[in-house]
Amino acid sequence: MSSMKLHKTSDAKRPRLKQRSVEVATEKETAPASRVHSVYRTLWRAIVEQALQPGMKLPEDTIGEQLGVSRTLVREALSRLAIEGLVELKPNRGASVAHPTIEEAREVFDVRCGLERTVVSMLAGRLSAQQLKILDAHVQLEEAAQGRGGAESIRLAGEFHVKLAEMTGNALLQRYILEVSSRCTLVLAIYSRPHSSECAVSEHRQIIAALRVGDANEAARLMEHHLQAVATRALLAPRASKEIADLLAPYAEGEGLRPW
Amino acid sequence: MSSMKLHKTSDAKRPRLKQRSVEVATEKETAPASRVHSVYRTLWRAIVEQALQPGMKLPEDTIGEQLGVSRTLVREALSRLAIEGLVELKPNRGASVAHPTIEEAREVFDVRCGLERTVVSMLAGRLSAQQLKILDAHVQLEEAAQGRGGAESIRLAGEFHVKLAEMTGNALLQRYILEVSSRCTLVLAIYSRPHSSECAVSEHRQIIAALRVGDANEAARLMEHHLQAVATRALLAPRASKEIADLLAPYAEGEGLRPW
DNA sequence: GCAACCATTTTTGTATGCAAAAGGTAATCG
DNA sequence: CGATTACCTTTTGCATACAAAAATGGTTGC
Repeated sequence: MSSMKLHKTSDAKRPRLKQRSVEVATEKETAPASRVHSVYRTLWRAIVEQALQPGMKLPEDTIGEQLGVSRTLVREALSRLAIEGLVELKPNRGASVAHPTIEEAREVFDVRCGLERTVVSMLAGRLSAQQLKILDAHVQLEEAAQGRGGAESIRLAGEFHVKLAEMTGNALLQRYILEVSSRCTLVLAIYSRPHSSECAVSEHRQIIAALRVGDANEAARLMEHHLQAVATRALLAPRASKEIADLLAPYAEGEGLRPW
Repeated sequence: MSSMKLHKTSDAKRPRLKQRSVEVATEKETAPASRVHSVYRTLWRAIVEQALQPGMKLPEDTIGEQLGVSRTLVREALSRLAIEGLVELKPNRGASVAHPTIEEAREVFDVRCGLERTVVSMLAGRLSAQQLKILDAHVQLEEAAQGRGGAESIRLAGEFHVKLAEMTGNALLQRYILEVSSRCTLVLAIYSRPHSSECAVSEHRQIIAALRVGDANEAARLMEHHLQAVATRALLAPRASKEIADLLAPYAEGEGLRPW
């Protein structure tokens, strides 16, 4: 595991000017573009895209310096990420990127199953032609990404489910699906072996087909099967363990240290 | 609606001593008893138990003074409550107790249905004798509370579902159920007419019965039916509206003002 | 060489200070 | 008399300050 740590840029300590709500003209979004939210968003992406790997320490002031904000804001962002399960926050010992155990992973998958079931049963037979086109296009993207690195594939696969959730128009459902799917990303980053999510694309196609014809039961069945498959391929694959003990064992053996 | 506001206690301004982690001996819980968490918990209870009513303003420094902590901590607690949907947080305009619209209420109910379905399908046929006893006891409590105020009944009804979720052992599912059920409390506080949740007790009993004999499908069906019933009784009850317009209409009519 | 102890440095938890924004009130103009 | 503006107050958003806790590193004793 990466027990690495972010390191301070040593140019540090230029006195920070107090800016507030600079309201950049290019920002036309209605969304909350507060500074905390930017910090949150930045860290979120860095974690989900695996630039920050599970287990990495996340010191408040380092991040603050990096992003040009004070620890106050970083702290708030980190505490939100901790609620969402992407960051682990130990009292008096700071934050690090979450490193879910197999048991936690199982929990997330179980909840996800139920949520995704809700999504497809809301969507079956109610998707517009345009929405179906968007989904088809997305799957094509996934197909194209198959060749390239696993990270890209994992991200796109997750986004497929988020897109489905968005189409329900239910904000809470969106938030929950986003949460479980980003946590799944972490899980896959830790436990999945390379190429393990490749075959998922065809399953996505099948789900779209069932939604198109309005067969809610079939869609739910397919979705459940799909998630079970992903979970099995990734989690239960015996060789997939990246637990520190298992990784160290062969090295320890080579050096005459005890591998038990 | 209550456009009231918390008011400062005018004794204010005793200089705050800087205490940290006083570690009260009576606190044996393993849970995070940090000060932010205490503030969060306090506000959470006050909202769910309807001491703070939907729409009420929640100024940071007032709360801070009341609880003996700085605005920093209050702020963090409020932002967490906002994520959970119990507090509405408008940029530069502060926090107030959330006042869900009918549409939001519908969303929460829909998601809740799916989550509760997951709960019962995980639990069916797997409850120990002791767990069943706990549930029976709880329903008896609910029954006893029927006579007294609606607030007590609503709280107990919510706790029944939370208890079920706890029995799954799935921490994420617990969190989600707690979240949707506390939001539902808010919704019921706003929209339900008195006594609307009374008949729910027998439905709880039926659900327990189905779980006991291990009939997952029947339990899921009953749960769905139960939630639909609650939603209908509360939300769709035409006279139940407590929207400001509807409340004002009769008065306006009497004063010769336009009630449209 | 290894464990225990103390000094030093880093990092967290929390309060406070200050500027921007919102809200309120009084004065001004139509 | 109603709308507008100028001024003041309150409240938010954010940075910073400072003490407690943990991590680090070096020293001593064994």
